[in-house]
Amino acid sequence: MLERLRSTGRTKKTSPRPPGRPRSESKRRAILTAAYELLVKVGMAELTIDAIAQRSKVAKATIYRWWPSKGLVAMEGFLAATRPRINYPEGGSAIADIKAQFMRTARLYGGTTGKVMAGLIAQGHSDPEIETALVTGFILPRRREVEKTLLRGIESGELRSGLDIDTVIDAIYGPLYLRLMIDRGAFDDKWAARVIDITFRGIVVQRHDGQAVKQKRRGYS
Amino acid sequence: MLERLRSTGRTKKTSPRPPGRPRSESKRRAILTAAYELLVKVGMAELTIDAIAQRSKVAKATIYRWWPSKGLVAMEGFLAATRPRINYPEGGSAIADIKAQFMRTARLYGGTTGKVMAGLIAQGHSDPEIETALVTGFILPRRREVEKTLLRGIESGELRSGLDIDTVIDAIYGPLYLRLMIDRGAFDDKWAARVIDITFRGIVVQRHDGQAVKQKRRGYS
Amino acid sequence: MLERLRSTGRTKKTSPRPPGRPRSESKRRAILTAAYELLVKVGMAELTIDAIAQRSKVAKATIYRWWPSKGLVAMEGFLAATRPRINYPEGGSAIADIKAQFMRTARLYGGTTGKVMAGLIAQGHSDPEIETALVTGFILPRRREVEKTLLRGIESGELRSGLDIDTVIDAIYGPLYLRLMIDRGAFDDKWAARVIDITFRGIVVQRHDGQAVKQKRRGYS
Amino acid sequence: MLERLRSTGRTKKTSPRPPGRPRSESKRRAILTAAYELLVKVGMAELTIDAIAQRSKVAKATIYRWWPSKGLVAMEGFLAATRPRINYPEGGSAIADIKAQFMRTARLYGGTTGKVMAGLIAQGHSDPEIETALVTGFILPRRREVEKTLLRGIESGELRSGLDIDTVIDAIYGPLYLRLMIDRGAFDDKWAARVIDITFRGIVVQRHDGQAVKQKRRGYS
DNA sequence: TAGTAAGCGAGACGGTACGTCATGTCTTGAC
DNA sequence: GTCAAGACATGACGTACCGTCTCGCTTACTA
Repeated sequence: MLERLRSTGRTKKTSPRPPGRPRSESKRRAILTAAYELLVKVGMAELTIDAIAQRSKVAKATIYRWWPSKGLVAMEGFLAATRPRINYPEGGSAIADIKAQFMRTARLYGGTTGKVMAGLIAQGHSDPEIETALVTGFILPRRREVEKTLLRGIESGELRSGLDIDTVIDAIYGPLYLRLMIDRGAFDDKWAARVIDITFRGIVVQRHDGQAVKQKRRGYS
Repeated sequence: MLERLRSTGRTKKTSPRPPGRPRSESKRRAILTAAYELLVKVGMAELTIDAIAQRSKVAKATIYRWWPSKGLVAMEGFLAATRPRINYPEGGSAIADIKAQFMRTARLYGGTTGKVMAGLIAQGHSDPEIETALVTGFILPRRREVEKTLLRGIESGELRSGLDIDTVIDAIYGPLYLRLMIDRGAFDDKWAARVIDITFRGIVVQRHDGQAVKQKRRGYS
Repeated sequence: MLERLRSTGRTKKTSPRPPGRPRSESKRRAILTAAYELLVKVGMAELTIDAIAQRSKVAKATIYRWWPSKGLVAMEGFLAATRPRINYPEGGSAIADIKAQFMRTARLYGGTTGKVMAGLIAQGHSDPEIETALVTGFILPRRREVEKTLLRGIESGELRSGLDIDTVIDAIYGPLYLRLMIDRGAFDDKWAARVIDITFRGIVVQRHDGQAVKQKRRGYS
Repeated sequence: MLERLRSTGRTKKTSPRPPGRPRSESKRRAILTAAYELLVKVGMAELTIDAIAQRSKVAKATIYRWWPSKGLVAMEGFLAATRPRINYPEGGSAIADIKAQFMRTARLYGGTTGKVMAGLIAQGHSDPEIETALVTGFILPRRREVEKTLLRGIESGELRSGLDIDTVIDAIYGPLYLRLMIDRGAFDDKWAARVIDITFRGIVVQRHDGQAVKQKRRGYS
């Protein structure tokens, strides 16, 4: 979707490139850089196309020629600036890796990236294209990474079988988004450790046979 | 904060009301109602003060006299329209109650209220006052309810001792906010049941002695 | 017209005073004083009822109860402050008196009074009531004075007979209003003297028989 | 000043026009026409930028881009609509020409143009820019015309020598402005004839030696 | 090496909402 | 019945940003 904009549009083996002056790569980068810098500086809500144009020394029309809305410029600027940093190293234990991934993410979201992302999520709520871009460009790739680790954990017997992977990811990372969007005390490592502990072990006291301790009623099914 | 506006402002036992024409209660309600209706109809992002004024047949200046920003009008309209519906019935088992609370909330957030709330949270990101209002007026009161139930569960031995209540709440409700803000498939009862199951029992296979099964490394501490 | 507003409104010989709290004379004066002070300070165009109310420590409604528009308050404030100063002393020669009257008026209009009056005239253009009030309350009384002197001049033979008094007054004082309204160099005594000289003697060279010198055509009739 | 806006701004013989989309001449005219029509219809005091924008089908911002205040739009609209009609034909006798000019002006001011102009003068009192524009764009050019005729009259011996031209113009046209601004009976040809007669011949009875008839005192110097 | 088609800077433009301001009316309780 | 206090409807203000447009200049491949 974003790629479409940069595609050369060649079909089959026709002319290797379209006629006319080619798009200026330097302008493209200048725009994205300016967008990201402004995003960090003033936040998504205060971001304006005019400001991006001014800062990148580019005509407003040039921006509109390539991006349909300010949200998507910002999005792409964010992705361009952030993508390089993504890489989940794999250790041996799945459980340890899951925790490590979570802790790393929590730390990441605690900084500038988190603030910017919260802004993008917020904006995404009123602009489906941003949401889509954010999900496909940022959220999903990371979920795929986590997914791999989770599957490994299940195969190795570390994790309970029969878990729905998507739900597990929601369960692990949900608390992070709660804190990210509703700022109730910045999340720190201690908080993150407590959260992941709960997701790992649950909050219910387990009997030796693996059943939860019950009270009065039949349980919580 | 919001209450200040409606306070009678009397100091000591002097005159029971301030001089001048009293604020019109009917206008106040008309504004809040209009704000909420528009919130439901067009969403926070498309909401305008002009539209609220027009729909409530009130002068724009009257709105600005009482609320500093459109977000706070919307906020108060939302709270006024939503508050009546809040009540968490208590059953016997804490675990069952926690689950019931969660399921109810999930269902609530799946509907109109959820959409509106997502909009408010989004707006709150660019307007701290909205965030504060939302947290103090909506989020915190509900957390208090949940807290009570959780404490009961700990006392009764149903829940693990040594849990940080705030973190537990984050762990339980976080996934809800994740799905609310990043719309990846509407959440239904099945999803909610799976989530709460994870929060209750964790994802890690427990040994009979209550320790997690370990692989290779020392664990996930 | 203005008097109507201040009349006690009693008809016949009924109760010597109307029921209810009598109008506060001090408020009336406070309002007029404040109006005039503000008139001098900020000018007619910047004058606001709110400011008058604030300065005179009176409720806005009180002003509206007694005056129909801000222009008329200002008008009356102006008249109240200015009227005392009007008095045209009479000397012996009508011609000398006319000139003296003109010079005095020119000097008066050159100061604060002139500025304020220009503002009132300007405002009067969009509010007929102000114009009426200004004419009947200020302009006409002075014209009456001048009229008397002019008539004396005609009777004494100093002035040409057959003059239309009103037109003469226009001729004498017109230049003053031109300079007052279209500020092209403040008018000073020298200018005023030159003007009155022209009005007295005309600009056309007179033949000994009193006829104008003619060129080519039949004249200027 | 007004011209600046329409200037091509070219320096030396470089590029004949500045970069960017050129200003739309049709919009400019539409605005000025609308402004003038509204000026005639509702008067200066009731004129609003909103109305001009609506009538000319132009965005409000476009008006503000080119004119700093509603007064100056109106001014320029007035000048644009009026200028074509200005032309003072010259006859033979200076005296006859002066009278003809005066009569024509009186007739002009008695109609729509007069009403509009009175409004502009009134507005000019609270907005120096309007006054300046009016004076330089309308008043002064006409004074120049009259000046020429007056000088001719002096040279030909029809008019007294030693007259200050500016003052003479004030003396001739002053009465017109008096009646224009303080509406005391519309001025008609008869009134105008009487006024110009006074300005020509004066009001004082002239002795055969050219001295005024004196009474009692030494005169009116 | 010249043509040509698209990229691009500059900035005008229509539109919509903003938040403010002054007007004149009203509603209340105190005097 | 007057008055202070102040809420209220109305409607224009001038600003800001959006997204579109119209120019003329620039660029770089292609014939």
